[in-house]
Amino acid sequence: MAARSKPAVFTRRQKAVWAGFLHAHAAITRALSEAMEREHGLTLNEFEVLLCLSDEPVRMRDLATRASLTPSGLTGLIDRLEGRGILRRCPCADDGRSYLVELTDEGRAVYEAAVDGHVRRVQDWFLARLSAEEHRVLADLWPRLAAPPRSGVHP
Amino acid sequence: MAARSKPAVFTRRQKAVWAGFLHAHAAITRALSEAMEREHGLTLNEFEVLLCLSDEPVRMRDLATRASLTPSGLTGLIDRLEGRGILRRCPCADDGRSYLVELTDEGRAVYEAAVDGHVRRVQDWFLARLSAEEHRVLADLWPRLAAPPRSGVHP
DNA sequence: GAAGATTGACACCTCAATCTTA
DNA sequence: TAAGATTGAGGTGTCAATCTTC
Repeated sequence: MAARSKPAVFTRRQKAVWAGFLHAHAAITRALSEAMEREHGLTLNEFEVLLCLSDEPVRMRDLATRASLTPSGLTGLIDRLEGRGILRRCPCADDGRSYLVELTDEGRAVYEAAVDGHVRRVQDWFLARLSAEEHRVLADLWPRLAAPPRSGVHP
Repeated sequence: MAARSKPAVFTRRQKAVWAGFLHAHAAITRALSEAMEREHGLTLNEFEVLLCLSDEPVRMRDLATRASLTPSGLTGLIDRLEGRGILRRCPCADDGRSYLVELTDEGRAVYEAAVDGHVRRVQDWFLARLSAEEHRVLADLWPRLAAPPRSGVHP
């Protein structure tokens, strides 16, 4: 390949696409976080974990992935919620290294008290501001971005 | 309006739109942050501030808004970069309460060393994975989401 | 050795309160 | 009185190192 001579610059549209993504995410998560904290004393990450656990117990490792947290970040989060009686760790039957995390009855009550308002806010502040066609486009493109970049592209 | 009887639940598509948004943002910013930290010793927020300052000096208040930070968060960030000799505060001529922040020569060198790789990564890991039509759709919809939700919707 | 989980140290950010100037 | 900026306290997350189990 030739030398990397041309300086990389954003076009106006590229800047709108990228900066808009960052700003929209910051604005929405800040608003959701403020409401969740004020009404239920939960951070957004803590709520996401409760959401993951609402169907069935989940292993620590899978929780970390689904909540976009590092293993140690998740350990601290689970410590906090376990200390509040919202969930508990159970040794994993088929892997002695791992734990299953499950909601307590109190944790389920906390979750059920919080989920309705959260879903409505996501609908009002995000989903309802987009057209059906835009929903279709977004649902289609996100999976392409969630995949981590292949290593070696920028050595 | 009638009682809020129906529990709010996401449809499958809504979940794809919302969760995909969160996961894509987490994956991309994590990858960009790791590269920026490793190659140039800057956090993503620090780089965003340098980017804002690359054209002209900017007031603290405007920097906080453009970088999606609280005023005190920005104060700390500017303290760090000023301590490293990357930028400096200058009293604002037309408002004695405020400061203009500007890059030093060294700061400009740091910025110019970092911007090219950053732009290329955003292009490779984000923009290039989307079609021109998707670019158009995204650039059009982000402004609707960046506006903070009107208060009082969820009392 | 590799993977799951944890620990301790540390960095960054937010919040509430305060100071100064408009 | 409000707005810009800062301070100190506190919370949440990452990283590197470690322990245990596969």
